[in-house]
Amino acid sequence: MSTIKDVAKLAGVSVATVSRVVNRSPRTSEKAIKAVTEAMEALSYRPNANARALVSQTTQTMGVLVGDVSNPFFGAMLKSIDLVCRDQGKHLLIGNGYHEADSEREAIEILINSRCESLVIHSKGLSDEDLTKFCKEVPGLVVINRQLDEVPERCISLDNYKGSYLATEYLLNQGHRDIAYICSEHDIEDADSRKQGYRDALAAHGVSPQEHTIAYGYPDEQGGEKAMRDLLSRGVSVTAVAAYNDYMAAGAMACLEESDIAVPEQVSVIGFDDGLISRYMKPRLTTIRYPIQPMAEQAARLALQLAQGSSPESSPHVFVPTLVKRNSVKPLTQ
Amino acid sequence: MSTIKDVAKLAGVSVATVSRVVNRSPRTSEKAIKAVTEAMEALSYRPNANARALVSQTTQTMGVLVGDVSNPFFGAMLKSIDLVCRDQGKHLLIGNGYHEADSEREAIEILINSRCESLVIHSKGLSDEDLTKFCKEVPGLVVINRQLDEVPERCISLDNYKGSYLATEYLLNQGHRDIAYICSEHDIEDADSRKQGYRDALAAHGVSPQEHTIAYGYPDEQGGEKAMRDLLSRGVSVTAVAAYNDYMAAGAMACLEESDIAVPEQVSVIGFDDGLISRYMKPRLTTIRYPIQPMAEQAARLALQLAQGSSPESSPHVFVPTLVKRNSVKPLTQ
DNA sequence: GGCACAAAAGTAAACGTTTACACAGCATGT
DNA sequence: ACATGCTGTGTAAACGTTTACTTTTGTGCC
Repeated sequence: MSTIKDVAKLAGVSVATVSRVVNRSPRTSEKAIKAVTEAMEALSYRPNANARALVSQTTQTMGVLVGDVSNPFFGAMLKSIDLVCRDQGKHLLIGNGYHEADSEREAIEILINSRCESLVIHSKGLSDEDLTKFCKEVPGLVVINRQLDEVPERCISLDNYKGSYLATEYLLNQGHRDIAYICSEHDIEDADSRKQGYRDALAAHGVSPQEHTIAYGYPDEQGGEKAMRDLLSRGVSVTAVAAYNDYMAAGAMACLEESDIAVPEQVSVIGFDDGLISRYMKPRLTTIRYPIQPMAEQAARLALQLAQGSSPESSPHVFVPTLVKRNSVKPLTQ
Repeated sequence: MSTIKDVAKLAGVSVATVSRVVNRSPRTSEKAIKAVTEAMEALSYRPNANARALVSQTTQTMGVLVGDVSNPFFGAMLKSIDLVCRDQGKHLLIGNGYHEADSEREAIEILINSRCESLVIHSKGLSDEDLTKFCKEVPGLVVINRQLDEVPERCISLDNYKGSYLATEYLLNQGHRDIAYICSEHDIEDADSRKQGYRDALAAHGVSPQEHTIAYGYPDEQGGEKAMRDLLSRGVSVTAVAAYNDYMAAGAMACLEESDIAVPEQVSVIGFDDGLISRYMKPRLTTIRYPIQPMAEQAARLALQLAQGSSPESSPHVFVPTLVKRNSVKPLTQ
């Protein structure tokens, strides 16, 4: 692969001139531009981004850590981020953490070593302490989907508690009283908050939450199916189910269908996230909208501002979820 | 951000020694290791990947161009690639092309400039000529989802023709004769091949394909809905529909549902891709499986082998699609 | 023609690493 | 006492750019 020196030699000029032509410096003659352009073409010269980054001390790159690119939730997040980056002439280095502490740490370190000046981090595995340390180390780092008490101005998060409260309250307002909750078995903050939102909404409406109406599973379709089966086999009688996320809701619905229990006629189901699949399920899933796109956009902007040292415009850091009414919940009639 | 020199000074050794400790060279004393490790810790030193890449002439990075990260199809592709990369200690630089020639070219150039030694490219916008040129320029570049006549050994692709032939043949075998086709309006090879597969299957079964049973739309749900509406308004009587992809099939089903036409009782529908949503639709979508995961895995391996100059193991470059029977197709009875 | 000044081009240092080579210290064998 | 070999460390060049500074070239004016 040819270098700037090769181009300079072929064009009969110095490397400085080549550099100036490449970077469209105004101090260059037509003649030089022509000679250099032709030489670059002939050698198919590609300026080495690493060398450039080294000397100019900037990479124009945003690093992003996601859980798993194959999950459409992260796909939507990445797209929002990419849109603001492309608008600002930045590009993206992406790491997968697979929700596992060591992978996440390693991925973040790669992003830092690559000198991404801005970072958007979605971590479920690392501790608050670790994340806070990273925040303090790199100024352009923003955490999405987590709330760190020490550095709230670096976090973009969702009020999970409220979302779950909303979901449960909606079921209550539809007349339901026997409401089960399908929870993620992961020991992370958002799972806790969502469960607590469910409990508190119940309590606020005079229904005392009971432990045996809560079932656990891995936060995917299989996990939802398993949790629903658990619930059914415990013999708890239930007219509605709230789930940790849409996938678990889909699993629960599959399980109910297998057991010849009609949704929503016999049992109502409500999800969480409003992900891609919620629109394609039948009945279409009533759920809680997780506004990941505006959140990701905001996180990206914030990271960019922090990275360039400009004081970030004040804007919401905690987003509020909203109810999306579709067809999987029915009022309780009797 | 501190450099290797800072660490060397604090540890009271030379930069060479620091480098050797960082890279776990065997020629280092316990004493040096300890001093350097402590200094690194104290300064929270991060080796600059750009400087490293520059001198060592390798970045350990694979570049990937996808159409749009938010599409689960590309999510699945990226995940497969990431899995083989992480296994080989490489990481990923990702570009979005949004199916647009200029964006694709720009994204590929960024990947090359960043000195990714291996590349997996999914392009719909660029011409065969452009792609072939890129292939010749960088040895570790592999094109997925396209067939380039000049460099077939660099392409991993699917037999689209066969897939569509298979789909249509299945409908024919179920007794259908009036079969419409919903086609992508994009002027790209795979759309053509799929349409031709449909036509040829029809012809092979003595049904002469007619232009007015083919409708066009953007390859998403709205496009499918529009195409189906076109078909209906043309008054063509049809008992089955084959679609360019699952999203268009979903759109078609939505349109049929609105028109009180039962799927699959009155009209059968078959998709293409076997994407995430096909499993969640009701009736669950009969479709053609696009084995993107093994394809992406293979592409990544091939790119890695080509990049390191080892002769690539011979393995399939053209994958064959298969039929996935679910519930959206019914035999024609009468 | 000579001069001042502007424009264009060149020279070389710097960015943060790796690594070939050189060298010091030390144990070993004669 | 001295050559030998081994271990650990240091020195300095190299990677491919950008850019401050310097030098050359060109232009207009008296």
